[in-house]
Amino acid sequence: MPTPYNLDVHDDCSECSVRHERMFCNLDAETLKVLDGIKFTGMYPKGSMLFVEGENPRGVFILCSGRAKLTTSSTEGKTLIVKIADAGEVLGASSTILGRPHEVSAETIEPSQLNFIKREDFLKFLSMNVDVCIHTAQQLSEKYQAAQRDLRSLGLSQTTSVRLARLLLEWAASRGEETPKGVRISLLFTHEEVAQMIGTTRETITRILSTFRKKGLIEMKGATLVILDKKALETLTGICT
Amino acid sequence: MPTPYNLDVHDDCSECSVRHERMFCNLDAETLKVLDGIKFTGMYPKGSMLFVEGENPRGVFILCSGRAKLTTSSTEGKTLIVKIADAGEVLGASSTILGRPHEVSAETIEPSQLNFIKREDFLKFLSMNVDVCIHTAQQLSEKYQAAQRDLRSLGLSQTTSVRLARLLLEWAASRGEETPKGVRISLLFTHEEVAQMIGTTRETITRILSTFRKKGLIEMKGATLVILDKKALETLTGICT
DNA sequence: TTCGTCGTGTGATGCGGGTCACGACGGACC
DNA sequence: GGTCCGTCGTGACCCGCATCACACGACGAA
Repeated sequence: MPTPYNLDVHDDCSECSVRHERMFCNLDAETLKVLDGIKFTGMYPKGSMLFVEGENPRGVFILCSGRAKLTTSSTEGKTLIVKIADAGEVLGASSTILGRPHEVSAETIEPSQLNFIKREDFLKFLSMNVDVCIHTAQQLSEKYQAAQRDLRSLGLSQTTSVRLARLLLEWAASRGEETPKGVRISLLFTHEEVAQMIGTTRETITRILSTFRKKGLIEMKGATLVILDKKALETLTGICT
Repeated sequence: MPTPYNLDVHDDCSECSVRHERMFCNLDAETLKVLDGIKFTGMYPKGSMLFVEGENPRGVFILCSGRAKLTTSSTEGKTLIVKIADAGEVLGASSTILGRPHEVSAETIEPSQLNFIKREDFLKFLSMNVDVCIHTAQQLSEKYQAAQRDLRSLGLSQTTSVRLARLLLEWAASRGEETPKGVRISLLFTHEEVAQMIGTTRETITRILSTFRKKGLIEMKGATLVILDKKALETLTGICT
């Protein structure tokens, strides 16, 4: 059945087919019912701002389907993409728990279904049920570790090429397709956005991709990119950890 | 009474005088008793490695007194200091919760008292008591937000001077002393360590501090540093957020 | 068609800061 | 005293990449 954004809307969490793969939503029937009671389900078009850096948290968003980008910006207008959130993630949890302003902004980059839970309801929900609380702690742990990896990558890797190589390999691992020639991934972002992910400029991305192509490491055609020489990219990054 | 490291050892958490200021340990009497039952208290000299990057988590450490640095290193031996942990913080929680290898190493930089809790005991402790779980979630949220701030600082601020200025201001805010001339802070770290905190080299730190001094922004005498012109430093960092 | 606009490719230029190299100072230890 | 070692200070060099500037193709709107 067609919906405003051509996506299935799940009104009932217990009927959510992908729930079990997801850390936060994977709860027992009874708890899910409570969740259903306090959540507000909504479909959001691409480009919706869920919350903005510096704003006081109104509550948390659960990303049921679609994707969102978490960004932070400097006064001069430079933007850093901190993370691309996939379905199943909880957004704004840390700020909501602490009652402190958001450190990042969140914006959908695809039409997305989101469940919103008001701050008081969320905090009550947490304190009511240990399971929920543990799932939240797990979510937070994951985000924290991911942030540490990014810090590491930003702070330690000397050159930008290394960071780009790392990013490509990450993508290849998470959503790459094996082909006889190598792993194929579809570039879902513009060079500008890629630049913002690893803290550099658009031109540099273009240039580095060119050199990768010239060296025979990758192949590009439109929005698809094939990693021809994965080994070489890996040695570039310094391999370990 | 003198102890091996000239510090008071608190064997009993319920007698801990600073407990109330601390997020994790601030629990009711009954829960504290359980905590007392599963914890292993120990005094650690300066330089003790609590855990190492890549190692599988054995459990969590609660830093009762003293300080520890969390670091991550590249293959070429370059080190990044991710965080300086103060008394009251829980170390290794995220890895322990997820059961994944540590992303960072932890090393005491002062003689410290630590409570160790084995992984199974910690997980049981979490699932037994919502309060514990919520405190843990708060700790994780704090760490996550701090990591995001660092990411922001590393990824967005163009020059190293800015990052150093930011670090100095941070120190001034957290443990600076007001004096008629300006805020005085004691440099507890070598230039080398400061460099590792903001992802640069020792020489650069020396140089930037020199230029700050020449510009009349700061004054240095041995290990103490006085911020003469806080405003100027702030405008340097770009002020906002 | 002819404009915009947006994403991409590339050249020229200049500066920040990483790297190496060496000297000075101070504390620990004999 | 002298010798080591860890930390700090500085100069010289040079490469990476940010910045600016412009050209080209694709696509949508008028």
